[in-house]
Amino acid sequence: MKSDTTERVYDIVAKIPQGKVMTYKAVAVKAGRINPRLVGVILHQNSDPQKVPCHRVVRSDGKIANGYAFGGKVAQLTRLRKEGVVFSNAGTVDLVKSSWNVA
DNA sequence: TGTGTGACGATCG
DNA sequence: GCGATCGCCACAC
Repeated sequence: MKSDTTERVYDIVAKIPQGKVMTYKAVAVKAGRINPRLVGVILHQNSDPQKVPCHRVVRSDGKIANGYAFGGKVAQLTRLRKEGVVFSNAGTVDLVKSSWNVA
């Protein structure tokens, strides 16, 4: 039962290019002014993990999601860094340089 | 159909 | 400045 809101969330996240990350808040707002929580829930229930790089979605603090650690937050951090994402500190994404804004 | 949950954010203390 | 609690809406059971 994919509502328009959920579908929009997937579309937004799927449009995040490599080397860039997006905050839950930003996605929530662009998805239709929903709550950032819903983004986490929706991504958790995502039906297309291949099209929805949840690891590119971080918290407003730039930190990696808590429950998504599919192998450890460090693993996500390493994967993101490999894509070109810049980090301010270990486990923290530099949103100033890697924040992505939907065109 | 209704209740509970949930990968966060913001505000209160 | 840090910790804890509330709120928000969609999805699963």
